[in-house]
Amino acid sequence: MPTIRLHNSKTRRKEVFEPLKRNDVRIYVCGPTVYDRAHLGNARPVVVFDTLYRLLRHVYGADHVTYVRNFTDVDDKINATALARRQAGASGTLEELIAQRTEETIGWYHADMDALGALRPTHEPRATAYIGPMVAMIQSLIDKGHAYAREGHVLFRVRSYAAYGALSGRSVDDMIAGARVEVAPFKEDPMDFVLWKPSDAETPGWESPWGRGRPGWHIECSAMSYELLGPSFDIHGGGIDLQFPHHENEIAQSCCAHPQAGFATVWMHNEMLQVEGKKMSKSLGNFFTVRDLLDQGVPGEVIRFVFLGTHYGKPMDWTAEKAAGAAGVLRRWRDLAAEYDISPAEPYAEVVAALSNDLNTSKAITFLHKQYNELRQRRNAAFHFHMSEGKLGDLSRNSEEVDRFVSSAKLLGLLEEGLSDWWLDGADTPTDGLIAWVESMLLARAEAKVSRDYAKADEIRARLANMGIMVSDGKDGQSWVVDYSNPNLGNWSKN
RNA sequence: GGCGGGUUGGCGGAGAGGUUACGCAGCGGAUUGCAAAUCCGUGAAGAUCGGUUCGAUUCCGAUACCCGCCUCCA
Repeated sequence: MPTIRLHNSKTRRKEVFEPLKRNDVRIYVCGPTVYDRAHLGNARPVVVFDTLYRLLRHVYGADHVTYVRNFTDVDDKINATALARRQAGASGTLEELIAQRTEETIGWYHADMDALGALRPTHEPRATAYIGPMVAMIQSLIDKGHAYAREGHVLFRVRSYAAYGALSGRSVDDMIAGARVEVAPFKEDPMDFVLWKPSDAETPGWESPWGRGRPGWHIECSAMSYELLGPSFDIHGGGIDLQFPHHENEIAQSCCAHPQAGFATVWMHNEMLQVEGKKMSKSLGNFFTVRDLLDQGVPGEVIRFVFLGTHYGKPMDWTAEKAAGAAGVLRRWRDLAAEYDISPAEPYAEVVAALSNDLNTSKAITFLHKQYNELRQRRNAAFHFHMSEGKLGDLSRNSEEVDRFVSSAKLLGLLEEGLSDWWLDGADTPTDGLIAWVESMLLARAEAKVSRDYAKADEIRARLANMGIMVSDGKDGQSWVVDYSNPNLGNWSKN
């Protein structure tokens, strides 16, 4: 069994990973607030921790890993959307409109993350289904003296937890000195944060010992991880921007509510995503969602490949150039794999080792590049050998190695069957009419070639290309693929 | 202002105190009527300054620049 080493944000060191229970490795990752489509930055932790999940499943067994990623479905932005819809004339109660919005967004999220080849987590709890446990945890914090109720709010008493700030390396006094936040008058201390807040008639709320209200953001993750993973578990992940205050507050809540337990042993944070060298923001005009890219024809697998090219602990830059390069590499890999009947195999030890070393995805991909080159050479040698022997296609001698190549790629979530359509001709298939027309054109071109009328042959190829039919000449004659994004494609029948 | 991350060849991006990273692009060649694809070969680096060392791109320090967090944005 390979030794997994992970960089622990809590200790700021790379440590050997030892699960608390070998037959149940437990990981929690902060999921999205479901108020809108996921933007590209949201996708990075999904891909990073999906890769970790795949590694853990490989090493400990698929049935021995529990992965929890929540949906935050109570949030003021969701409320605002629902309110706006009602004002625009939508029917239904506010609660129904909120439910509609969160349902819709969760559906989008699943579709978009599936496209990136991310496995669904073991549990995807929704915050609204865990209000009871949240209330119980808040009450427990009050009972222990770590929280206090004021004016319908419940606040966490930061000064009651000595280790507050340890994760993010800040002292409470420093934070107060640099604070730019307006301090609510009912706070005992400026750094105290909200566990529960009151709701008005326009806001969703639940009954509680402190009146009708809704939970603060941080308590959600503490309550859900406790319910699904217990008071102590192995890995807690999320974006580096969540380290403070969200994760710091989670630690304070969970460790004070369950002082005998350790909460998360390892904390992992992915660095941020940039676009063409700049932070993604609406004002810079470089803000886009995963769905935007997919709709532009950038396959999810290509997005994933670009993400995995940079170590998760480093800032990552998304560029169109990277995407184009990644698409080329993946197409070559798939071209090779397509020549064999692939069956499951043991991934390369080098790939497992690279991933085991703090998820060095870049190094794993490098190894796959090298293996690809070798496999390609062997494939060509075998191909030429068989050609010289006068028989075609028997490349089975190499298939075992190719199996390992593909299985290794799959450990990274690449070359999965469900993602394979893009590199062929998209999900669509040509209509019979189109096929017949293209075949007739190709016949005419073949005749032109035979009679050495190359000008005519080139003209036919150019006409087809203009319409999105890409023709190439090979040893076995002409072959063609359809570019469905070509706007002229529908005009073929007029020619 | 406080805390944290980064700076490697045209671009992207790793490992390792002394050995070719690797990929993409480029260039040369093969193949092809041409093109595409494919194949073979190939140049190019370590922000700046100083220190440790027989030797540093790799360790330490300083400087510069970039980025993030400190505002319920992953």
